[in-house]
Amino acid sequence: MSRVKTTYDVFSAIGEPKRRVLIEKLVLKEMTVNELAELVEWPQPTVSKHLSVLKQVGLVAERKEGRFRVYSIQPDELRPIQEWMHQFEKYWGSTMDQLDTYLTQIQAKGSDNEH
Amino acid sequence: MSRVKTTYDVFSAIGEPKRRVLIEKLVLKEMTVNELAELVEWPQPTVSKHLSVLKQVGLVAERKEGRFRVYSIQPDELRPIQEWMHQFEKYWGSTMDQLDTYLTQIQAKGSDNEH
DNA sequence: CTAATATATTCCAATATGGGAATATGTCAA
DNA sequence: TTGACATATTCCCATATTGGAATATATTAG
Repeated sequence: MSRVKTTYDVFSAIGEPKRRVLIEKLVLKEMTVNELAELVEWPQPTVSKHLSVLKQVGLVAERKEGRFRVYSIQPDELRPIQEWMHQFEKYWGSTMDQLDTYLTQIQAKGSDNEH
Repeated sequence: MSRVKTTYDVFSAIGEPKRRVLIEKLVLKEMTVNELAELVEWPQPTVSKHLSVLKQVGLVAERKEGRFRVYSIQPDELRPIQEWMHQFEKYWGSTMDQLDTYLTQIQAKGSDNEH
């Protein structure tokens, strides 16, 4: 057998660095294929091919808009990764990050979860 | 060119499902190659090869103990993934998970972070 | 030293990939 | 309809990977 397909998994799909770059861009704002291609400075077919993989695993959605195709991120599909990472949290003390989100959380929700 | 090497990255390394399984086992307890092989029921060379990749990206450490080699997880190396995931947190409301860790955190640390 | 055990390495074949270049497809505008 | 633009697809090649089988290496026990 050979390596697992890149479309096997969200994990496999983001194994490719370029695909992570595309995701990082799409998190900021949904974009057209050519907008992406110009932004990252890769040939358009390269972008299209990588987007195709991301689409297949559900990490991005495609919306037709005239002759354009607008790609947007589908954050829920990254949940499996977040959940997988969960098993390591016990090793990481309370970090700045966690403290940070905690603080913004209680700010947002009020202090009704104090007991 | 071809696909990026599996040892290029932590991301690439965990793109392979079997390597994630090994990691999941080693999180529970450090283990010998044969212990792992029996646990997951794969041939020993398969386990050794995958461990080799994980070792190269630093995700596991190897300790010689007599004629055994004990493998253990190196959680810090997974930080890049956690940090990469951070950019999506804005999409996920405060989940049960986050609330959970928050609660166990303050239980562990006392309530000295209340102001 | 020798046998036995634990683990790594090598060789092989099948396979999927990613880049580049060229081209096909689709859609709007005039 | 025709041309221009946006995007996808195909073809080809070089490459790395995975599993399996066999074998090599290392270390301990006797």
